[in-house]
Amino acid sequence: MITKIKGTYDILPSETRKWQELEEVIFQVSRLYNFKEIRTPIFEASELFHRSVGETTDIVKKETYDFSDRGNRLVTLRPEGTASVVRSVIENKLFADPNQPQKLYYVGPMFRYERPQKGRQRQFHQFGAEALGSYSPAVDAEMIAYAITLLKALRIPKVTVKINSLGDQESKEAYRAELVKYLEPKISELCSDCQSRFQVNPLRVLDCKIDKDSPILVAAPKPLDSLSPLAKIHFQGVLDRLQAMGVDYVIDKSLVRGLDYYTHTVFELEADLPTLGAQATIGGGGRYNDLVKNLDGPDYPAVGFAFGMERILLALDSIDNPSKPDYIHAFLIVLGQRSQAKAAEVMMRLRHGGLIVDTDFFGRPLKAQFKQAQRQNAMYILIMGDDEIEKDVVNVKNAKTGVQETIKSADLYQYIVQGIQSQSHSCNGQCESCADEC
RNA sequence: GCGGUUGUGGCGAAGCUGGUUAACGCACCGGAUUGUGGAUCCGGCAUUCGUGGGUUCGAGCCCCAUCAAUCGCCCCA
Repeated sequence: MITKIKGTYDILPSETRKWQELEEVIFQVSRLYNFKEIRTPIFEASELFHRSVGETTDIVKKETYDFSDRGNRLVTLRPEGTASVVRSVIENKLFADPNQPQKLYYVGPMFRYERPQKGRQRQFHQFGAEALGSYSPAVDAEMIAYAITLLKALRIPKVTVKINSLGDQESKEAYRAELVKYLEPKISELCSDCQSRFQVNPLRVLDCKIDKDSPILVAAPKPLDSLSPLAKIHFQGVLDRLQAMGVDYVIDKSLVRGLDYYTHTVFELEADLPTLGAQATIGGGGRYNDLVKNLDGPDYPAVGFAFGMERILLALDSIDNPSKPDYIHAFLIVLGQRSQAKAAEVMMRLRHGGLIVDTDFFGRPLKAQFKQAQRQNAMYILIMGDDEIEKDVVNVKNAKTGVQETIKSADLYQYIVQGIQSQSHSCNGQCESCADEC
């Protein structure tokens, strides 16, 4: 048996419904904030990710799916969405579009070669958004509000917005040097993970889980304390707007993100829910003012975020979200060979009229067909056998009430449509057609 | 890359210190009820215990290897 590749999984028909519902909410909230969808390729030149995400990051160093195609091009399955969006913005000159800032979002699979665990697969899905073209702190706040609106729309509880600022490129570099200087003599007292972090990305030492409360880290200089005056003003501007928008947040002085391109505002969205396992962070993002320039574009600032869709879905498992029961309008029970053709004709007519109709394809006994109808949650059960064919009628049974009537073929469609409409007021919002109307 | 746990039918699972017909439940299929479902009863449904090798008179149970799943670390969404 050929099985799926490690870290991938099938989204089966029993689960696609909740994916579609999630995507639906994403589309709606994005519309509210007037973000437009962008769809970029799933693989790009390897260099794009090396230069954007950062050579030293784990994502690029050991988690990309790299290969060379038959034309010997070095390509990489995208590990995140921002790089592709930026590439596209530069290549298609969206920075020159009169519509600014460019407000874009994307939904799709990403690939990282990691050890799979709860809330982490090798092929996973992200919803992300980027607002490009403005330096204004209002855009930072807009992005966070957008993210929060989405989580509210999904009714995900216990969400915390953690926010911090790394400052502009100069503040960032100055701070880094300061931190290294501070940590250098003390690093041997920290855990082994910290010691290797110190070598690779010293900022990450700050949010070590083990030494979190160690006096060394508590007393360590924080990025926030070495912001330039302008960076300070920017950060305060973001906070003021968040407050005005009614978005609660927590300043986390140790919040540092793993991608190299962030400047100024960085934020994470955490949900404290048991179903998420060890992955409390369901989304994160920040400002990246220099990335477009670094990828050979113009001086063009941007802010973005990304959510792990699997993680959102896991979070959703913590609340009982009554998913609407699946149903069909009618199930057609066919008895006897002679009825087949006529049944097919009837079924097509109903479908052309917009009814959801299914039938038996195995010539099963009557009882089994009834069971099948019930399993499909059919509102009406239509019975067609030789008797009915002869009289040009169909026996129509209301699955709920059990009432059965003999209806002339010509009147069948009308009969069912009327029945569905009258039913929709007594179902307590149970059926989907009713829920849709409300 | 590192560590823990697990691997028996479509699913959930029993399986005693290894002893020879691999329980049980759900689902599914057929029948009782030649054309009227959801209840009941009867019957069917694993030549085999992830895979390979070893120990043994004998292995689902022990040993080794391997693969897979899963959870955690690192990192990230």
